Amino acid sequence: MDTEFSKRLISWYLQNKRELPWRTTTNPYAVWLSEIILQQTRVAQGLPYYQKFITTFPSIHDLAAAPQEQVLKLWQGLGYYSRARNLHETAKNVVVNYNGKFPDNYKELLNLKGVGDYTASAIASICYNEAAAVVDGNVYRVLSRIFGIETPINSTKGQKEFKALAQQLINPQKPGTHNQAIMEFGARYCVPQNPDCSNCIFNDSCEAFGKRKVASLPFKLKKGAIKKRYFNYLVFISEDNKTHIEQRTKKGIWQQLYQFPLVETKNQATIKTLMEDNDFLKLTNQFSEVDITQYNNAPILHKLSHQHLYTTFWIIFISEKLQNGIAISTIDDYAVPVLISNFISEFTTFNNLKN
DNA sequence: AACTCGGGGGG
DNA sequence: CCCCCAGAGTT
Repeated sequence: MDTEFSKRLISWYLQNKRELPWRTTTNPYAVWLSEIILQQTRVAQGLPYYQKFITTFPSIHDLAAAPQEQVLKLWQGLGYYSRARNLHETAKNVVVNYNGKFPDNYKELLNLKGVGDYTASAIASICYNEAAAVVDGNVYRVLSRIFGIETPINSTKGQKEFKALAQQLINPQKPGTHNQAIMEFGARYCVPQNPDCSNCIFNDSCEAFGKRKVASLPFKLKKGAIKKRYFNYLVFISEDNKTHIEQRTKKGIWQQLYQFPLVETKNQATIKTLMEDNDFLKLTNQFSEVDITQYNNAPILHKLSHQHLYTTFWIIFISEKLQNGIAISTIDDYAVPVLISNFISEFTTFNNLKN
C-alpha cells in the first residue's frame, strides 16, 4: 500500500468533493441503486433518475414489489435498459433469497445480476469497509497517467493490470473514501481533455506529465464500425383515434420497451418501396384501405454508440376501428425509446396546434 | 477476446 | 466530428 498516494488523494477529495445524495448514506440499497444508475452515465445525467427511484421506491421491498413496466418507465431515457431489468430482478432476488438484506462482501455481491467487479467493489468498500478497489473509467485515466501505463484499458490484460494496481494503492483504513476520492479526482480534475496539470497535486510524480503523454493516456483499442439501419415506424390512426403499439421482445436494443409497429428495410424506403415490402404488407393487409403519408421527409438520425438508425415515421389513417388499439392519449404511459418519445411529443404538439 | 447494449454532453 | 461517461452480460 502506498499511504502517501491515498493520503494526498483523500485530502484533495475532502476539500473538493461534490455533495451528492448517495454520499450521505451507507445504506447498501441506496448505494447499490446509485451505482447501477451511474454505470456508463455521468453524474449530471443520473442524478434526477436517482431522485425519482429513491422517492418512488424508498426501500428494496418497494422496488421488488413494483411491476416491471413501472421500473422501465422510470428508467426511460437513461439507456442501457438491461440495467433496469437486472436492477428489478436483483431487488426481487434480495428480498426473497436474502431476507431483504444485501450480501455484505465483495465476493457474494458479485453473484447479483447487474453487479460486476466495479459495483461489487463500490458497495463492499462504501457500505462494509472492505478493501476492494474500484476501477472505472476515471480510475483507468488517473492511474494510466500517474504511473505512465500504456496497456490498453479495454483489454483483458489492461483490466487485470489496473485492478491489481488499484488494489495495491487502496487505503485499507478508509477504502470507501479512497475509492470515491480517486473517482472524483478523475471526474473533476484529471479530466479526459486539457487537465490543469500545472496545479495538480500529483504533478511532482506524474509520469504522463513528466513525459508529455497526458493527452495520449489512457490508451484504448479502437472499436468496430458503426452499422446503419433503416427503421420505418407505422403510426396507425383509426377513425376512433386509436393507434397500435408493440413491445420489443427479441434480443437487441430496447428490450421490453414499446414502439409503433416497425418495418426495418435494407435501405432508405420510399413510399413506393415500403408499400411493396413484405413486412409492411403483413402489417397492413387486414385493412380495406390505407391512407399513408410520410411524416418526415428526411430520415431522423438516431445515434447509438454502435449503430445509426435512419428513421421514417409513416402516418397511416384507417377508415375503420383498430382491434387491440390504444388511445393515442395513453401512449405516454408506456416505456418507449427516446426516438419514439421525441416523435410523440412533436406529433402531439403539432396536432394540438392544429385543433 | 470480441461484441452488444443508450443517450447525452463537451471540445 | 470525435470521445467519454462511477460497466456488465453474452457469445
